Amino acid sequence: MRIGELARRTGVTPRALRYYEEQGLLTPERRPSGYREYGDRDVDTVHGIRTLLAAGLNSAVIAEILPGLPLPGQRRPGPTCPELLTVLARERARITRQMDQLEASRKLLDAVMGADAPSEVIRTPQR
Amino acid sequence: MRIGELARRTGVTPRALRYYEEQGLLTPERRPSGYREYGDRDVDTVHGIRTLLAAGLNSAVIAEILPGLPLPGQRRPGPTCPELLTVLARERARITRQMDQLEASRKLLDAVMGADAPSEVIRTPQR
DNA sequence: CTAGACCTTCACGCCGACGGCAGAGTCAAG
DNA sequence: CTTGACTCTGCCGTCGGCGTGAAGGTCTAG
Repeated sequence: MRIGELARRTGVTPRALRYYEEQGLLTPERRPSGYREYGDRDVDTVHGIRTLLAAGLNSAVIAEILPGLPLPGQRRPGPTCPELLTVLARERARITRQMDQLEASRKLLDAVMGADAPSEVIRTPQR
Repeated sequence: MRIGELARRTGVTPRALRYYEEQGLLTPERRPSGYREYGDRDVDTVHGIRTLLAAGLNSAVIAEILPGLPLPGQRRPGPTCPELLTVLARERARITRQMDQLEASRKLLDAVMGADAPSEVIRTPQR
């Protein structure tokens, strides 16, 4: 499929898809005309990219871990590189911290919304 | 206290504290010399600001909800304005969505790390 | 009185994930 | 063969939360 259809099927703009390619996240074929030609699995890949981006991973990190992306119905070996494992673990920890932050923030909002009893200021280990 | 001490006590740079004032999040007194003079409660306020910033709220929104910030040992009435409640609810929903995103992303990372069984690509309702 | 730590106000720089536009080529239908 | 939808490659713009000087006042210990 061409870039427009992939855009429709993923809800991602063509501009963003070209950007992902520029960052090495997608490597579509090229027609003689220069048009990009995507495969069906790219739909899943794009969804994976978006999920990871939404979690605050930058494109460089995503590019590293994308080869290990579990695509449906595909058996894969464990993670290849040990330093990749380090990156993965670090990002995982970051995500967990971020979730704690979010929970603290939500509690704070709840306290502002239903302010009846005086509550302690939520103090997160800021970094 | 002056800006340096507040910076030390909060772990936030003076530059950031001035920025918060510029955004209307802090309104310290001024000495005749022009030096900013902060109160003890500003320490808690700054922690609140950081918690909310870390959750993705922008300074404009924080400025709106800061007056309702529950400071320790202070009894407060319910939320003042109905449109403020709308903002709060929207941000709260955003945070919850974000937490779901993070969980999905973490699962994806786990799948990449311990890739033994073929797993479905996590598909989050991207927006 | 002086040094050095601290403070002030500009004002430009940065980063990352795109948006938007220009100018030109491509493709399929009628 | 034309038309209109689609695509290409540049390249500059944006936004938010600061970082980083620069050029100059202030404060306090010795």
